[in-house]
Amino acid sequence: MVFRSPLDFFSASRLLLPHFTDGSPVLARSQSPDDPSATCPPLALPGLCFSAAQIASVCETLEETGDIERLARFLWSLPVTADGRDTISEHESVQRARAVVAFHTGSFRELYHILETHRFTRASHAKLQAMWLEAHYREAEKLRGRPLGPVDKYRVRKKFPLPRTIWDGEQKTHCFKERTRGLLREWYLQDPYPNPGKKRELAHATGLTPTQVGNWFKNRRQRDRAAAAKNRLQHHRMCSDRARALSRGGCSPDGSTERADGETLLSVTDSDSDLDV
DNA sequence: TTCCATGATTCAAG
DNA sequence: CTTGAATCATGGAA
Repeated sequence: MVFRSPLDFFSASRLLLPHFTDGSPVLARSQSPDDPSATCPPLALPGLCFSAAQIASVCETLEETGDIERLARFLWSLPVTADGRDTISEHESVQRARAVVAFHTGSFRELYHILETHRFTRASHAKLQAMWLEAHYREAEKLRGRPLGPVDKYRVRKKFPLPRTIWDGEQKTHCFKERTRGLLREWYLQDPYPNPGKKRELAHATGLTPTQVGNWFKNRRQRDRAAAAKNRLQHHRMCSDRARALSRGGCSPDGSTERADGETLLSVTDSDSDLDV
């Protein structure tokens, strides 16, 4: 029997699942010459034979389509060995599928165990990391009885660091190097809206990506505006206080106040006030 | 614990 | 695509 797609295979296996109860491999055969797992013990189904690679393919497809119900039923139908160390279970796609199902059914203990005891390739890391974190968030949320804020989540992440099986250990840097920041500030004072060419040039000079440079300028502008707005507010309050004290008049009747505030827009905020140009 | 500085992300507008 | 605004993430200081 030839399957046009993993789903065809799955449909067929689904039909036959009721007859499949003992889970002991009976047939051994793989019809695909380029199948790397051709020598692996296949899944036994009456009249059918599936290689571990085919089973993995079904897992991947069902996972992609998001049909977790069917994925769960399919996994349930697979033969189980005492230690779970058979060639089918060893397949990354199968373990990932088990993790996905455990996550969706809220079986977080099982999810953690799967993630901690199998080494996953980099391609799976993002998704598995997200599940690991989300599961811990939900548990913490349930425990506290209220939604978690960013800081709560941060603490959860600290308490339950990602297992190395789903994380390559690479850290994200929190701050750019001082030399880099100095260059960015310098250029920012010249031009807070660099064109793409300038951004690339600056990226090259700092060793950052153009996106990081863009982010930095965007944040810088946003924070300068916020600081300017805050200053304006403070100034306003100061003026009205003084006005009250003098029980007459306002500040800068000539209108120079607004101009002065406008000037602060391009000045660099507190933390950046160091003159390292 | 809380606050703060700072890089990243999301989202809507243009 | 870029932008501003809001928000999240994160490490360190208070």
